[in-house]
Amino acid sequence: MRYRADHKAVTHQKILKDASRRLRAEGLAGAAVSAVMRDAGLTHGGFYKHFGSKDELLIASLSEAFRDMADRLVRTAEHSRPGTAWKEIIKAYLSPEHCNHPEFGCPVAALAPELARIDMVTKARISAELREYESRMLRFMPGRRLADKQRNFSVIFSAMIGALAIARLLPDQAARTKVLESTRDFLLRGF
Amino acid sequence: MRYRADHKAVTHQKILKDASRRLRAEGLAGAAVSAVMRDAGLTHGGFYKHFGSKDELLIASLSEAFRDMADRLVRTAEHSRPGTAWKEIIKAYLSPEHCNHPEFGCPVAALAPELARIDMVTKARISAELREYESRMLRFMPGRRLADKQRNFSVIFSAMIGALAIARLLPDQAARTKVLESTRDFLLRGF
DNA sequence: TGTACATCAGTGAACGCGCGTTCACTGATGTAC
DNA sequence: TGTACATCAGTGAACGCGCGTTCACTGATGTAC
Repeated sequence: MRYRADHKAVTHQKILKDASRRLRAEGLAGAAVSAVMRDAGLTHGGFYKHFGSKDELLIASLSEAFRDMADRLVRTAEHSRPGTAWKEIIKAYLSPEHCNHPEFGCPVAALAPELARIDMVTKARISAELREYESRMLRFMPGRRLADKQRNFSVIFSAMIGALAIARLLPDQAARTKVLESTRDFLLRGF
Repeated sequence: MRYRADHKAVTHQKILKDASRRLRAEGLAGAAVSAVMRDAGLTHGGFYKHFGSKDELLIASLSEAFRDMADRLVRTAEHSRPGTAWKEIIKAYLSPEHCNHPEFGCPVAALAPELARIDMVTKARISAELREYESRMLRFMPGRRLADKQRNFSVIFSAMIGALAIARLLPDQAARTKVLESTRDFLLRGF
């Protein structure tokens, strides 16, 4: 069968979106080629018409995940009252919705230890994604000078990522909420 | 060959220790049966004389990792000057040594997202390990009432776990140290 | 306008590989007689 | 004290399975004549 001119690009994007969701929901092992292609309504063989290898998909879908999360947080920040952007980012990040839906959430909270074990070449690209993520958040961070904003980004995101990772380990919602709220309140009072 | 009476128990412990190190260094997939048995100087077939399944090893070696980390932190805390135990715990947890040696470190920082994806039955046992870990740390935490100590444990460990997870993503030591020190200083000033 | 051919996203069988697991076997030593 | 047998931690070949990857093939549509 022959397709419309943009058909391949549309399919490519669909594979990427599905992979970035699977990656965050089920980890590196969860984003298997056949699973991702099945999500996109295709069979595994066609995968190599879109990506050179599984590793290429990993990088591309991780990049997609970072962009997706940063977009959400930027949207949240831009809809907040002046001067409260960092507070709204903290509230959104530490919300039960984010905790319960890793597939749409922060790739660092969902994948950090697995990504830390990847080969050095790939890791360099990942830390570039992390810097891009940081640079999009910086203007919303508390602090006067750039160095202050950078330090506060580091502190705030460390605390949030850890709180989310721990909360997701807990079986019941009440315990999860307690962990999320403790860190939320601590951060909101801390700057 | 026949062995001394305690031979099997010694081998069992060796497998557990090796598995708990591999688990933390390379993640759930890294603690493969054949790799762990090779570490212990044995072949894979003998594994089932020691454990009923790979899952049983996972639980047992994770438990070993929690105990190992808690032991280290308790030792650090008990060697500190009165009233400074929580500060020494923070310094030890956010040290470059801990960052660069996940195989001897905190299983939560090394595995949290992977553990969060495990089936509910296993997860119940993991959150029991986490509660045990918390209970051993509580007496060193800042705060007067038990509820304060619990909240502060939650906040301090969330922040530390996140900082360590992010630091391990970064390729060079200078960037790692910066992240670790930012959260360390923030926490030391926060209580 | 009709016909032959080229295009190329997607198909599905097949591959080698490492995994967890099983199982018949080994062989040094303890035990029964 | 000497001999036959039982024990059992550890061995290594074999299994089925899912993975990433390859490749000959499909078939609807665009293009050349």
